[in-house]
Amino acid sequence: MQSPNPAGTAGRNPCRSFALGELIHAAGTPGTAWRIRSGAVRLDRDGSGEHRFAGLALAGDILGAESLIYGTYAFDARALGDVELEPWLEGGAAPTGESLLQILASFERRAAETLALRAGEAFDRVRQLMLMLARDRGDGRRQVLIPGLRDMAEITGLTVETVSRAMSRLRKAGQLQKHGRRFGLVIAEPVPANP
Amino acid sequence: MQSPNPAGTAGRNPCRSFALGELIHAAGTPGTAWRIRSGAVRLDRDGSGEHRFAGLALAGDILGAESLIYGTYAFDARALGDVELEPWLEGGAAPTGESLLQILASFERRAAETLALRAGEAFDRVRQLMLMLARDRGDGRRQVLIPGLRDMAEITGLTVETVSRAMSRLRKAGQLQKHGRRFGLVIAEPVPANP
DNA sequence: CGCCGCGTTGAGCCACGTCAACATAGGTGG
DNA sequence: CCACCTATGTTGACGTGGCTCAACGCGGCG
Repeated sequence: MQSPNPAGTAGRNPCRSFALGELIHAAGTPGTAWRIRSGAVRLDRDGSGEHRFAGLALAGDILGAESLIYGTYAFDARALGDVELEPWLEGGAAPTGESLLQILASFERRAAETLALRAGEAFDRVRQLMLMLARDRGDGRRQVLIPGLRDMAEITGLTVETVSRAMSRLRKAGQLQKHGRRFGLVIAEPVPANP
Repeated sequence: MQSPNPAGTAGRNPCRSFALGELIHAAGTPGTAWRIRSGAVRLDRDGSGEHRFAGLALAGDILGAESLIYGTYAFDARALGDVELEPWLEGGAAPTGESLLQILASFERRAAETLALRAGEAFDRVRQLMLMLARDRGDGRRQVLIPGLRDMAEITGLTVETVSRAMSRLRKAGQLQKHGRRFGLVIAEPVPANP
């Protein structure tokens, strides 16, 4: 059930890729930091049986920065779609202050966005999550790999049923077109109108 | 309405202190980074009229780290109680990678906690917020400076009325004793039982 | 085949949002 | 000092959005 290219330690291409639902790393296990090349990752606190959603990491974000101090990961990380990782700081060189500050700033923004997914009406929350997970194609539209409803429910703080109903509404409203079971096309604008 | 000791640039004591409700800094304005000595700070996105809760910073956290790259703050910061700040990196020296990683790790944890304040039943959310804001006294009890209901509502994603009712329940349940209008004593354990 | 996990949809209920009335504290000017 | 105002907190009544419970379809897999 692990990655098809196990850590890719063969020297040439140290990147790793994961499919929807795969565990990228577990809290408490040793490892290093990665940059997300593409895809979305769900972070969870407390690997012991019970898992509580603790954050979202998207393309460009750094995964497991805390391992650079403590040596082990603080969160479970699970792929919410097709995820590609590349090692952060390949040479083992210490990260520069500049780059770390960039990480910190982007992390602050990401945390604020994630927080926003848990306030307001259910429909808007799910819609916003879709927009966050979507990646831009050329033509102004955006493509999503739709995660499991259970994941979406835990991220938004809703129930599976409510998320399902919101997804149905999105489809009926023409804001989301499904192609196959998992793929979708987001039609709505990335940013709602500014009053 | 600003701080009584304006930035304290007099050389000797560069610390700043703020009272409940005071604006510490506004998004977009220039400034530097601070460490929170004591108190709680609320971060908001988008200073233009409308403000949306974007995060919580507590004692020990760093405020405005993003200003070290961009020169300006990315968020509004407002005191949720009596807040004392000390400058971070006094000499203007660049922060070490080690310390930045510490910040990053603690920020991840804080973000996860803040997220947890927005899921579950209203009563538990408010209770949890009280526990986060409380500072330990010697005797196992904890003391809180209770922020405005409006702040608490925006942090937890509830309404003012619901927060008020939850606070009443906390009082009736003996989990919170009020001394005066703003001060409270938290009786409950800092950590709920672990099944 | 049967089983299981997942998504969907419906029915009913309840916690929370909404609206409203009122109490209290603090501020400001007389 | 009081009169007045505003911001803030409290409580009640009521409506509703989302949770709960349940049933069912579907696809994957042994």
